[in-house]
Amino acid sequence: MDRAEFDQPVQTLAPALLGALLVRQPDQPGQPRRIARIVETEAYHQSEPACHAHRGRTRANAGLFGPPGHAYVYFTYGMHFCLNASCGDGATAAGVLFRAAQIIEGQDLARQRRPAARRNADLARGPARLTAALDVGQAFNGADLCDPAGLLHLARDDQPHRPERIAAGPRTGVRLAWQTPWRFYLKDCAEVSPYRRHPKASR
DNA sequence: GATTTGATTCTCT
DNA sequence: GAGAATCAAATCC
Repeated sequence: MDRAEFDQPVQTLAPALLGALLVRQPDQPGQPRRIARIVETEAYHQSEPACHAHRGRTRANAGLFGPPGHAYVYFTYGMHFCLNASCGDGATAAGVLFRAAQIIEGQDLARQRRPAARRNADLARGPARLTAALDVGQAFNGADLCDPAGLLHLARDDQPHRPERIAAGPRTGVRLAWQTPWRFYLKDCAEVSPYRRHPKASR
């Protein structure tokens, strides 16, 4: 995918990435390629309190400050990784969280990585499930998602979704600014994760 | 230095 | 619907 696409406001980029393909190249001989079609995203921006970079740049969140089109991978709840794509001007922190996807190639390998998944739709139905299915860990933090030669990159689908299938709503599981409708997903998609309000969400 | 919390998932009820 | 698993980073004292 062209890096210029990442040079737009995060709330515009997040819905634009729906239907895009996340391509995971094999890192061992004989391993198949895995492709995930993005069906759910969330936008985060430095200006709002739900963003990891809201309180300024740290070593952990440096990936959100660009350059655009790179991976920001963070570790949470003691056991899970989540994958973002950085965007913006490189000075302001912003990113798109990949929350769910359809595995359209390499399902067998994804199943090995997600033994708990009962259905194919559960393989990447959730941000940490997605990274597990594709073997994306901290090592991918900072990876260039616009480089087709890399282990992980974004590509455009030949047959993109129709625009009217996009829906928006509040972001899942965030405590602060949870009402900001920056979660985008494809309607009627079995792979979209269920909405859960944070137990301590205020207001 | 100690404590709290989280952009979660799984299992059991 | 509730509770556990599990740890890095942020926050507090």
